[in-house]
Amino acid sequence: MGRKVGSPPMRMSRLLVRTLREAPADAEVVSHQLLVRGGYIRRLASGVYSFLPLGLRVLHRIEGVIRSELDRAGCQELLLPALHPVELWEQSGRAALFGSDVLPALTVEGRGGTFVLGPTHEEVVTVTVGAEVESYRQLPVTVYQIQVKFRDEARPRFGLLRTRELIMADAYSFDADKTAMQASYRTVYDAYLRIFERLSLDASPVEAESGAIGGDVNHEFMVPSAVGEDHFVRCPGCGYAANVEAATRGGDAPAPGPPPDDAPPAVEHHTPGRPGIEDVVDFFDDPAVRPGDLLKSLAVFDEDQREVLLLVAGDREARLPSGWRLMEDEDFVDHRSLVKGYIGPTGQQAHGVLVVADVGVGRPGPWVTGANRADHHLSGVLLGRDFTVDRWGSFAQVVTGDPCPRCGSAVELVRAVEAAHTFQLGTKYSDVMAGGTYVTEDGGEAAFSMGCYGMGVSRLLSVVAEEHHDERGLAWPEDLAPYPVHLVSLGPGRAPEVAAAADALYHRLMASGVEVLYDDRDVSPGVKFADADLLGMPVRLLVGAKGLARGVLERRSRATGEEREVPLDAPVASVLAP
RNA sequence: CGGGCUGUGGCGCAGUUUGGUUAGCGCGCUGCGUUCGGGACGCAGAGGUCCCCGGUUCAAAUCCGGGCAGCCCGACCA
Repeated sequence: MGRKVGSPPMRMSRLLVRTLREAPADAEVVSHQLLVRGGYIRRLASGVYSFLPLGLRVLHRIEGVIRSELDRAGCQELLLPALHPVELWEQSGRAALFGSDVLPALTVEGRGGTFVLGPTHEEVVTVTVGAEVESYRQLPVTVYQIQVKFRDEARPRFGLLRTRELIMADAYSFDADKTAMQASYRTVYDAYLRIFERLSLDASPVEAESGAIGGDVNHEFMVPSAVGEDHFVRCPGCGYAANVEAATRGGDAPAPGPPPDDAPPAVEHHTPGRPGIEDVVDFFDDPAVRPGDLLKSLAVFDEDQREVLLLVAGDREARLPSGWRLMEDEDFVDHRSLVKGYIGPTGQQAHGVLVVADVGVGRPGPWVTGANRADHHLSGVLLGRDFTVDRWGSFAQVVTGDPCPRCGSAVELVRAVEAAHTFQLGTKYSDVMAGGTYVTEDGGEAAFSMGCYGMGVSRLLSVVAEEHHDERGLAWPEDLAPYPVHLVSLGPGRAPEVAAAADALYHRLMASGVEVLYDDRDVSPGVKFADADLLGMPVRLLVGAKGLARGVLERRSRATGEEREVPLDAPVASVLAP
């Protein structure tokens, strides 16, 4: 039975809910459609939703699970402001990212200056907790809050899955050093795993990129789902799991060997207006020239700002290691050997460009490449004769069947929703924010070693709905349902004895502390059945004239459809028992 | 930010191509009656700036121009 939350038991004749027979046209995914049809949520603007009483109760259930596990893990709940003075963000340097894709924050002008509608809370928590913690004796400490966050999402979608205003449970750990921080990280990580288990979600922790938050080690908690916007790589052999953005593939650096002596020389072709892989394949119009026979040549800077030409087979998406960036148009001006749209590896080393290739390029060829001359490509290009590779690595996005970097087994690609993300921050924020230091045991000063942890509560509501429904409607897990029991009276208006029996049962359930949604409305049976199925409480208790004549009620499980009769005067425990 | 589609009572839609009485239909809502163990039926009713602004015209939901909003695809994503 779920923890007690918010509102008292409820008669449906009074509940603020209206079920819809049809879903609004803007609802694309099932969870969104059902949550709107069931009167759980309503849209106010794009990516901005109201939670009606039923929706809020589910939200509170999820929060209850999160609170109990974080509390158990020794975390302390607090509540930070959603409105942040912009100066804090200038201190961390992240204000420069506002308006960009990595940190699309919203700001508001007030009397006190510019405020940021908090998209995340590293800055605020560092100065807030830092001001209270002055000594190593007070460490470690982990705090958390459940609060609204604001993000100016480029494209909100799928109901609560991607919104501009969202509810998040975010935690922050403060430790004396990296080792202690890693222990705190593990504690929250384990708590997260227990939370997902209690939410009946199959979440996998995966290695990920850290994005705008920063830090070295981080994990995303991915819930496999058809409506997911992310993909992660999973190895059935050893358990390796990583976001495709961070995943690498295994296999040794290739040794392609010498090119064949008798191969014809490379041939140059005039290919005007065909900069893309598909364009060039169309040009050759030859079954022997497939995308995989082309070299995708990307001009990039590596983490040390060196000029690098990155080679990937044409049928693969490139994956840039973090810290690397693609050359922009203005960068090409300084690198005349790289002709945008017609780049090839031949002779690049002579121009001071390092040639780095994905292991998938480890065969002689023949390859089709750019000719480093506008509107021209080369065919019959051979590795070892026409170009050489300085360094091999994993630079292509991993796909199903690629070898695992740990054990070599074939990995699989899984579509998933990112439900949480945890980061080992180190001193990224404590180094620069006021109050980010404490006094050490030997009287010196050191910066906190921090971790941060975020879980999307409102997103989880959608994820749970997505994973727990059928064609008739929602089917909440017992711990998350707004009410564990849905009591339905059939025809109370025409059968006063039915109404009286249902009322009596309602009061008995309440007296036993059971939170019950009571459909006392005088509407036709079909409407009541349909609404009960749509709303999805785990247990439906039915009082009707038929059963009443024999002194029984009917108990039906929403998830399994199992139904059995129970004497009306049976004890509450046996009425509810499966 | 690029491409596409769509804006008509609370919800789902028709009508727009070819301008012309009072803008329709289903669901929902109100009242009365009948019915009612899987979204009942009849009768009567309420509810609309046809997204907004401007233009063309005797006449605009409909044609033209400009905005705005929503959704989808892509890019991006904590």
